[in-house]
Amino acid sequence: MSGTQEIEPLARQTLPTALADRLRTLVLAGDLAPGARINEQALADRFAVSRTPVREALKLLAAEGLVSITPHRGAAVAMLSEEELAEVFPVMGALEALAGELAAKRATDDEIAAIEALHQRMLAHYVARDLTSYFAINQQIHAAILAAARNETLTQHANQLAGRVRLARYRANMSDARWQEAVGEHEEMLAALKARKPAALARILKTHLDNKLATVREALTAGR
Amino acid sequence: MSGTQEIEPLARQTLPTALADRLRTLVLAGDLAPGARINEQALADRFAVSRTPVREALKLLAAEGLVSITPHRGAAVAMLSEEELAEVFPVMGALEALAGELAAKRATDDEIAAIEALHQRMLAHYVARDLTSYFAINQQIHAAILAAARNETLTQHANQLAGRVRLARYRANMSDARWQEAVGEHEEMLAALKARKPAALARILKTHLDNKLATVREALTAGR
DNA sequence: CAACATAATTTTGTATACAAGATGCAATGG
DNA sequence: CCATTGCATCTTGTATACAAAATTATGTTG
Repeated sequence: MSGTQEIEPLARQTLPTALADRLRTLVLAGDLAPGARINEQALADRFAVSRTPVREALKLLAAEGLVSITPHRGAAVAMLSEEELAEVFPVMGALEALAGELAAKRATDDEIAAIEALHQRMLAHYVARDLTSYFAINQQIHAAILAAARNETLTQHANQLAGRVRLARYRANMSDARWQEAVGEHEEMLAALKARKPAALARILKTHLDNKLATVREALTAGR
Repeated sequence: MSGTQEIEPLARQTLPTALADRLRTLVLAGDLAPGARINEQALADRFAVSRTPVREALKLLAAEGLVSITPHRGAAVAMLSEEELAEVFPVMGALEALAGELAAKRATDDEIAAIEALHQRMLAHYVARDLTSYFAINQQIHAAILAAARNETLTQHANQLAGRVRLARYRANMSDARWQEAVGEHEEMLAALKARKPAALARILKTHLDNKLATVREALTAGR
């Protein structure tokens, strides 16, 4: 044995998951509009495979909540109504609060340092008013907190919800006041994390998510 | 229009979901032992269908976490390691806490009355030391709280996790002391619900789940 | 006899074919 | 001209056939 101690069978890429990845990208990039029907044969032709793996890929995305499948009527890109958004955010809040609580207990000093570095980069994007880059780092921070919580189940469920709301959040432009508030909340988060205060971090994250919902709702009602 | 105001297309049963239901029952009843491999063709023969719907059913159960699918190696009844259990319970705790918080705010008086009725029946089973019936009502109470929270997303995620741990909980016989403690927690829950104290109910539910994990862990370490 | 390499068999993955339900169009009648 | 009904077409659901990978069995060699 030449020093290999791998246990995981390296999770080879199978066709359906590869297809699901591609489709996810298409949906999140907006190439497939919410509500748009998805034709299995068309997809199969596009990727030069048969309908079988396409169907499996669609099922995967359905499990993630990115598409909705109606029997005998096929798949369509899921679109979250305001009511559904109002459902999803509190659940994300509960999960991220738990993530924060666990991360504050379990994160290594290196992980905290890495999150702080991300935080600083995000601040720079805030100052530059670069919303896209800001969002990108923002997500990385939330992902880093989840990773530091060391709970795979938690990560999976949180990511699933994040996937569902990502679309809605893309378009929801924040007001400047709200943006400032969000940055303030992130400052508090970092402080609580560095001080390793689980309860505080949990509370801040929950509030943060509540405010995010309010922001998205404002944007929705404004944009109609 | 003769007074019909149905919107939902009545969600017809399709073959894969029907199969998944059957399989779920088999797994939870213990007819399929954890870790046991599942042969697609054998299942197809057993239910007199082709492998195609069987495969879809297995994917559904995999999404629920009841079976695990390894590429090119097929499906097996999932078995939760102690580490995985230790992951799942805190997540359930966070979700049930949220459910309690929302239920305390939103439950109708009728719903609370119904939960109280369930609670009384559960007490009777406790007095009679009828663990199976106790468990059954217990689950109904948790389901009723989730229903009263009026958050479909929350219910889905909570149910998914509940499915994963159900197997483990079946065999985990409680100590008498722990059983008494659990009943006490349920008394507190009911009180908080009737008094409509969201924060209190959330806290109790979280503690309740933490204790459940401890119970299951004890049972696991004892049983080896 | 043990360990490895190799071949046979089984099992899963993908493609294709066929069946059943849903959608859309056109013809018919009011 | 509009509504309704029946038919044609398209789409999804299921079955079967074939390909690729994994498992098991077998034989060979040290």
